[in-house]
Amino acid sequence: MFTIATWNVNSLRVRLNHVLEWLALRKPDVLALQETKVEDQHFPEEALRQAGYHVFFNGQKTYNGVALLSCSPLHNLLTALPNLDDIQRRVLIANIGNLRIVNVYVPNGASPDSEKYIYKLNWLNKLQAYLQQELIQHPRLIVLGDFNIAPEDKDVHDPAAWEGHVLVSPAERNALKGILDLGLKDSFRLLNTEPGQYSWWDYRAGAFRRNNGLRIDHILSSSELAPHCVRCEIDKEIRGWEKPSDHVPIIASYENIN
DNA sequence: ATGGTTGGCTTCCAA
Repeated sequence: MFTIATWNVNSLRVRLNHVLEWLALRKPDVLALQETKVEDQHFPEEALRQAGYHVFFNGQKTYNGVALLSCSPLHNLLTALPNLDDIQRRVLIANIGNLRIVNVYVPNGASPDSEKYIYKLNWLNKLQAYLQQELIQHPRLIVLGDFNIAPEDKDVHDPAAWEGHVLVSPAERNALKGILDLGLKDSFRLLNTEPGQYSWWDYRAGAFRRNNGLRIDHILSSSELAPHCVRCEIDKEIRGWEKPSDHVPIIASYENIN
């Protein structure tokens, strides 16, 4: 069994103990982190190595930042989409075993009338183009991370209140659909059909207590891998830990892929 | 209820 997870930690330095505790609890083979918000020279490499993980990271000051933790070595590393000139550190790509792993922190988009929204849609367009090429060479592909898009109304606690907002707008959903249409499957939805399953809750207004959340973090499995995905779970209880990230981990398990 | 909270190196911005 191979297990892989994604988690937007909203500052790795603040959340390091949560990450170490969670790794000890769930023992995933791979963990993809987003919003590490730490420059590479300050990355807590040693603590994660001692926990048994190879580390690969791509950070910047204050914003963004991604990392890959893996029990087995990482190879053929990339720290950006090759088709997008972007100073923001949002991507890590690696081979792990016979898999190709793409860790993404998709731009938030701020609001549909903003420059950041245009940047988000362009970013997603470039990601789709890259993945289309990547699937030719690497049919055993997993794309995971914070997509900042709720695919359907059932992934939103109050679709009427959210209509037209960033994270749920038709253009964003269409951009995600373009990526899914490459043959990448939403692993959570392969195995769970119920609404009300979220991966992010706003820190404000008691959102978690009211389960006012969105499902915006995803693990996409290529057509070749999807039939092997036997579990995909949202680790909701972590949101109840002391000083939690606003996102929780999603963990997927695959069998017979060696 | 256009509110509210968290993280960063800030005197506000991003989420």
